[in-house]
Amino acid sequence: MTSVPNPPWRKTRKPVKPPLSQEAIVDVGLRIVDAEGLDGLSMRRVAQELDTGPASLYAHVSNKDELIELIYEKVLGEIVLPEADPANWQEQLRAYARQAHAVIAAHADLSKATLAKIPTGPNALRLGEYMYGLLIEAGLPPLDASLGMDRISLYIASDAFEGSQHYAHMRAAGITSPDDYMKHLLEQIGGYYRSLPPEMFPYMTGNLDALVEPNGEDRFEFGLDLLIAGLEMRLARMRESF
Amino acid sequence: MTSVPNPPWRKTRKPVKPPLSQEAIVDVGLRIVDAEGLDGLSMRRVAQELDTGPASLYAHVSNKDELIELIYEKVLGEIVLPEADPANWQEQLRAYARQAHAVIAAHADLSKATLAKIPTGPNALRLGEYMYGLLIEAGLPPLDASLGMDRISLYIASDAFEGSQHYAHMRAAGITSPDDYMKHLLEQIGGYYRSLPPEMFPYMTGNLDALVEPNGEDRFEFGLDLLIAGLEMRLARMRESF
DNA sequence: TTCTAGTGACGAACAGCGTTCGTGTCAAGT
DNA sequence: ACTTGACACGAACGCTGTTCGTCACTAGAA
Repeated sequence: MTSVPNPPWRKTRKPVKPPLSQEAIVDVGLRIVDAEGLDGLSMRRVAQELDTGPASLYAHVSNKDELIELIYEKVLGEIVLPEADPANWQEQLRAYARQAHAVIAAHADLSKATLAKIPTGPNALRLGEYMYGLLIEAGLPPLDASLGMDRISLYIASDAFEGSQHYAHMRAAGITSPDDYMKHLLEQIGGYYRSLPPEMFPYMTGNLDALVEPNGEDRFEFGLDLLIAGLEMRLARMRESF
Repeated sequence: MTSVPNPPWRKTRKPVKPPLSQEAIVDVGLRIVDAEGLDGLSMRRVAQELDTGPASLYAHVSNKDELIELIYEKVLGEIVLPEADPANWQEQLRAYARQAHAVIAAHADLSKATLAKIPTGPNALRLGEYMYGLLIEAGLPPLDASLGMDRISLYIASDAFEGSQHYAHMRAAGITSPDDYMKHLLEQIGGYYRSLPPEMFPYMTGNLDALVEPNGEDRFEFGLDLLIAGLEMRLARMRESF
């Protein structure tokens, strides 16, 4: 902008913009993901938001992958754990899953990151320890508790991701209201199913309403019910074998 | 290569290479995905393999997304459906899930494509109709059958994707043998868990073996058992309410 | 047979990406 | 006062998906 040297009576001009830091980078990154999705996140975009060049970020973050991991860890920190009460482990597990799902789903398609990596950050460990303890105290053998935790975590992340894809399609189609999108989608899919030849697809064409009726929340709850009921059955079978 | 004009006595030289077609493009695309993963698939790469430029592909495929969808549909065609036998619906469902999982997992991280889209191709419909019919004939009300089909499809795809990520990490680390990778991973994760402070993570550090012992197949089977058991319980509860 | 319309092939280019290199700048330690 | 080291960052490399304009060629009409 200006090449005039600093006047000698003002020794050094303190920089007006805050210095770069990993935290600032992660904050900006999360803001971008929230606003534009994971695909909208680029090193250049983050740098631009911080009034600098992309190369400057690499002093604080070794990778784009690492940046995404840090963003994800920060989001996991938003989850607050209900007090453990092993007598009602089913309801506790359900409450935890709902909350974790809601928090993750609130940040666009960030859930893609979990599916792609084994989470090892402090917050991921905190959540894992919680679920593991809950299932062990409920009476499940450690192996079942470990597998149950693993499967439920996968379920939460994958459903959140699937939901985010719908949201992305909605935005790509230029629709802003989720209701309008749902209506649009139902008409489109429903109409398509209706046009299928009934002799080839007797069940789908014959029971069409049940296919298109349930919304995202219904689907999530149903799957969660199945998983928890499966764990219950395992626990009951284990108990009666003694 | 050569700018010498065609000799006039050879009227027209028939092109030796086969003409471009959607099928050829999809075939090459699938081969690339198998060999290098979904990230290795690029329009340029496909064009190169077909001895042409990237622009030529767009006459047969409107999009990279459409290409991926076509590749996925082709893979789904590899799944052969067991004859329906509603009396043993649990075993049938299990067999179907295993096969679908195996087929999808055999093609690197192509499963990412399903998670990202609602499958509407002919093969996806064929599989959906099969599951829907199986669950309805088993006695489940259509809504439960619809949701069950939806959740099991999601589970198959998401587990296949998670598995493919491990495979990708393995290849990125330069390890070729899955056994070596497993050993490497177990040492790394196990060592990390062991180093955690026991007062903060009593359950994980206290029941460490159960965390790292099960392999990918164990995990898939466990989750599948949970889902099927959940459906069984639903069916039983429905029957006793009459 | 000659002209024309249309289709597929494709080189070149655009705008964007993650990442690295080398240089510059500034503050702390000796 | 001088050196050292950490951070900042402009420029560039090689890659991406996609579009534009041009070219060759084939099929049908005149």
